[in-house]
Amino acid sequence: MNGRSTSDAKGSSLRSRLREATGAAILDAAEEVFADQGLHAAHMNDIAAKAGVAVGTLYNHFKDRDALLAALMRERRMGMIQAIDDFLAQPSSGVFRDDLMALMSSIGGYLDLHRRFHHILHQCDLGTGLAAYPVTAASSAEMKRLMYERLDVIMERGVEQKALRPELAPYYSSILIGVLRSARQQQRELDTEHLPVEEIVRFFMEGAGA
Amino acid sequence: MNGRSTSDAKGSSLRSRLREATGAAILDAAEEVFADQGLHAAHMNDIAAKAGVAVGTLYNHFKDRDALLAALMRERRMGMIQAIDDFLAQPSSGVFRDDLMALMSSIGGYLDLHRRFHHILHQCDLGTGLAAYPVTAASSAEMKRLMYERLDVIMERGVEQKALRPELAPYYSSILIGVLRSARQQQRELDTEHLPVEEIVRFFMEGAGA
Amino acid sequence: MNGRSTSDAKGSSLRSRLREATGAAILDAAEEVFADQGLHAAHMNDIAAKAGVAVGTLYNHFKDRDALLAALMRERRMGMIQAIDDFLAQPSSGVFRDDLMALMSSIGGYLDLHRRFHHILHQCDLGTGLAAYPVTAASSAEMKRLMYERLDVIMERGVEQKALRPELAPYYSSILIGVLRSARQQQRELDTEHLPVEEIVRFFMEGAGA
Amino acid sequence: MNGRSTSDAKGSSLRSRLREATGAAILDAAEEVFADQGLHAAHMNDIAAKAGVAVGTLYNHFKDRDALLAALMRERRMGMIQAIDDFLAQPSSGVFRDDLMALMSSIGGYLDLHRRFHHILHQCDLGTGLAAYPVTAASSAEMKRLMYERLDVIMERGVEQKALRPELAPYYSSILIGVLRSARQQQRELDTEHLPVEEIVRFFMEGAGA
DNA sequence: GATGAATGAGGGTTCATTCAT
DNA sequence: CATGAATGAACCCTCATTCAT
Repeated sequence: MNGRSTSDAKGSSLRSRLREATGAAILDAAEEVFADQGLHAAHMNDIAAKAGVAVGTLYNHFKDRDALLAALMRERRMGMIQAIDDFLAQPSSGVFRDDLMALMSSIGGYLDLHRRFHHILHQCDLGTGLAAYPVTAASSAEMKRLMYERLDVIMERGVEQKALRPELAPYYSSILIGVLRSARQQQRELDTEHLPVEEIVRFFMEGAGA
Repeated sequence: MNGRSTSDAKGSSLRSRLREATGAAILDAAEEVFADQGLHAAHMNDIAAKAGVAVGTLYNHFKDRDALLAALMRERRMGMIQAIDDFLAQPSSGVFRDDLMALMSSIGGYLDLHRRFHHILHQCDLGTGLAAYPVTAASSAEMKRLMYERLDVIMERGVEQKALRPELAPYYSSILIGVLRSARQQQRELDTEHLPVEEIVRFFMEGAGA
Repeated sequence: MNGRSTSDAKGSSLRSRLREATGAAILDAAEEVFADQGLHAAHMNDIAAKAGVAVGTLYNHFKDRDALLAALMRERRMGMIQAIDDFLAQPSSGVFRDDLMALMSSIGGYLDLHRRFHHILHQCDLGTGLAAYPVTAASSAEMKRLMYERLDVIMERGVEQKALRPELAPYYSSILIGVLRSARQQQRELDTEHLPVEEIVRFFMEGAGA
Repeated sequence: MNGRSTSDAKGSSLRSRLREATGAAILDAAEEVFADQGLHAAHMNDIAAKAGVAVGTLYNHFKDRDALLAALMRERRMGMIQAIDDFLAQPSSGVFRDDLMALMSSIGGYLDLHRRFHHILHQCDLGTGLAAYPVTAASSAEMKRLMYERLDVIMERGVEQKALRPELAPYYSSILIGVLRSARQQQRELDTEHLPVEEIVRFFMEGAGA
């Protein structure tokens, strides 16, 4: 029995590590169930079962279903934003197109790691029907704002470098994401192994015209 | 059941017209409620109330909620497909870009008339979460196939005319829709009055590059 | 309109009569279950079962458990207040003690008809623990006020008539109810058939002293 | 659990004092929470938090929620009975009314010290709803019996001394408590500083009549 | 003993669907 | 056929209780 700090820190750290592990397991399970069953049909019981815990445990970690979903989306979106920030932290190649290529690979890599999340993301982006999940809706809007802020910076840079035409400037971020999403979805349906990122960037820069 | 129901042309046609009118009113109400409340939060009671009928009446016209949604989506998607077919029925201008412009206006016009439907469309396209609505899911997939068939024909024509590069050919339909969707969504958020269709077509053909 | 025309009126009135009957059955069942199981342990399932309806039906008639309880208490308290009002509507005998006797018989009669309600009443009067039932709490306070208003009028009349000493005037209503309650409770425990109302009034007027 | 340990004096006594202190802290916390939140809405977590211990500790001291509540009520009721016993141990003044006055002050004093307890007491006295708490119910009934035994002795003494009329003899204890309760409740609502005990005793002996 | 995260039975509530009128 | 009250399975959430540390 020496100082409290030792025994506290030790015990507490063990407990808190266990706690964190449980929390992460819940988020993983939630991601899977939300993606597989859909935003609405994902049931707390299923999430608990998949996480290997009891229902009550979900509520020890998250206030309610809404908070769990919001936490999940926040966690995953933060990862995506981090991917963009990592990209931004790197020195620009000076060539906008190469930068864009790097960005797309970065984002694409993150999405590949979290395909399920990507599924949910669209449903949340839709907004409609999120009225029932106010926390998720608010958090979702905030996260989206943070992401578009960053993308807009990149696009503005492209315009300044005269690499991008200015006409559709306010739409570029949104369109880029839309193209990426469509291409990924189409790829899934075509069952193609590899997403032709290079071609997509080329499309974004040069269009489909011959 | 009784003598009246035997098929004499006039009565039956009156009846069937009334029936159709009620059915259409229900579909309209459903469109509104599904769009406003979201795929899941749209309740049969609300739809009935908005349609000005009793809940039971919904079930006289549609087997269940799923069938109602499927019918709604089919009806509206058919309209969209019809818009494409109308476009296809017209003689080509010979210039792919002009044709594309006409197509986009045509689709855009339909979507403008059915903005609510457009909202629901995205949720259904997501597919995820439709597990709970098997009929809608099946119908949705079928309709989507029909639409992409047509778009693919158009895109192939572009490739044949050497107006489009062939590399991303299988993605063009999907990307075009994605770009259109993103632009419309962004427009809604920017509160811009007018969607710059011309610029979007230019983007599709020439890309964003300067 | 006398009696004959009416398939509409009859149908509609039949429905609404059925509805009312169901509502009353629910209130009766609720009274029984709330009284037998206690304010908290009364479960919606039990109430539905006792009323011979499905749970959902409870919610067709009352927004939630709180609203059901509040409606029950309001209904029954109103009956009690009505009993007092009926008493007040009668001409005074001129002798306060006789009036009091009549009042006690009146209230006692109502309570005899609704013994179960009397049980619940105490729990609601307690107030404590009603935090969970805001509607009931508010309604309860209001009803109580209405009842004490009337009793206070009667007691003031007694003071004016110099039939009652003024010292404890603000307490009389409350004490009268308290004495009645205690006596009834004690009677229940002693398993005495008859509550000696006359003796109780005598006690109230002359005290226990020899 | 509450049995006395026969083990070595020193450690055991220290331990047992700590144990008792914790137990008392828990009871105090329980009293507060039960009174503030109500019999049902008082949660073990809240009690633990207020007592400054973990939930598990509650269960080291009391078998379950019911036992905790029963112990609390027993402890406090015992104090009240003790107050009556103290009164009984004193020599009678010979004048019943003065004795009653002393008794009321004694009980009133105890209740003033434990106002929260008084709140809970009413809920428990109600009996109804205690079906869920069998131990508390049993203990409550027993305690009540003990208290009424004593009060009945006092009242009988009054009858024997011909200070009280015999007619309502079996009701006196109950009525006395009822009057006290009502008066205290009314006082709380009137926000009066001081409860007119003297007037209440006068009411009990002489009634309200002029 | 003390701790507090995990447990899971149980309760309130919802809402698509039915069916007697 | 239209009606709308009744139905009840299914869901979210609570919280007393347990038990590994």
